[in-house]
Amino acid sequence: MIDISDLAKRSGVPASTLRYYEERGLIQSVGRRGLRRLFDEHVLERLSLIALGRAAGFSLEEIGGMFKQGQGVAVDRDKLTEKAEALDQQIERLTMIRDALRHTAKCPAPSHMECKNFRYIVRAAGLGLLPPLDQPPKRSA
Amino acid sequence: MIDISDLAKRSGVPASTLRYYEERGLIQSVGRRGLRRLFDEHVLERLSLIALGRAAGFSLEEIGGMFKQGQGVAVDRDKLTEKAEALDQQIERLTMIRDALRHTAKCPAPSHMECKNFRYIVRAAGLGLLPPLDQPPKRSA
DNA sequence: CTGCCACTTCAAGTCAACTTGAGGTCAAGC
DNA sequence: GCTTGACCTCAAGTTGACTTGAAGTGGCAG
Repeated sequence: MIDISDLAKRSGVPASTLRYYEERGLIQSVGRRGLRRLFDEHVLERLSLIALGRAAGFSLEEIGGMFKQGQGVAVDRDKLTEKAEALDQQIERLTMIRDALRHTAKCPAPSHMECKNFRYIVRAAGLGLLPPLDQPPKRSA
Repeated sequence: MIDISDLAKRSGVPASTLRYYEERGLIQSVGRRGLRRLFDEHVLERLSLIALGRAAGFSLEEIGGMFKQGQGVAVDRDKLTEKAEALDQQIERLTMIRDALRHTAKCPAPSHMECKNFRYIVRAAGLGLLPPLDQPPKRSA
């Protein structure tokens, strides 16, 4: 039974964020002392998982969907695996983009558009131009 | 000399975004017919580079910083290389995070915090808990 | 018992990257 | 010459993840 400032200190997550996470249903307090929230130490683990998800670029909503119905620290393992696969794809994509950057940095073509390699990479990286930029970017670290 | 709607069609980037990019100094029109902007075809290449940068997770401001002072299509190659290296790190990080997700999905420990492996991975991935979450996330695809 | 102050709620602000809307302009087709 | 409608500008709205601020409350040290 720790209070919000302890939790903030121990987790590095600001109290305001902890309240916000509770409001969003990502963590829960186990009771109150007066009007002050009391948390179980398990939320520290939950916060690790949340940080993991955020770092992986998932939204709070998506992360919320990974926890089994409100209780405990259990996560939906299938969803986690799914997310890991999504990350595989993102990594692959970023790898192509990195290669495109490196190529762009060293390719001597006066106009990159004249470089087949550039056009190929850009296309392979799945950036539109001509196919429009779908894939609205989401946050990641 | 193409007008904004042609450019929008050819690039897949909405006209409103093109105006916004011009305002932000990421692209420029070469003149006006009446009050309508006229663009050079080179902006198509510039837009590819912008899309590339956005996909790599860089802000418009950062991307703006990659172009040599306003003119042409030239990019600052050093900055590009720098960004490629930043991407290398991000890829490495995401790889660890992906591994952490996969581990979390299959690790049978009742509480992940009791699993050394989990604690190690989370720590290695550079998510705070105890070291606080610095690295304010930025956008990427 | 009293007062402090960390906690509370709720509303509003912030930031990035756009989009939307209102109101205005003007090149071109008839 | 007039209408049309795509384009213009500028201000305001949107979304996600928070932060900040004002105003209120109540546990606990003295």
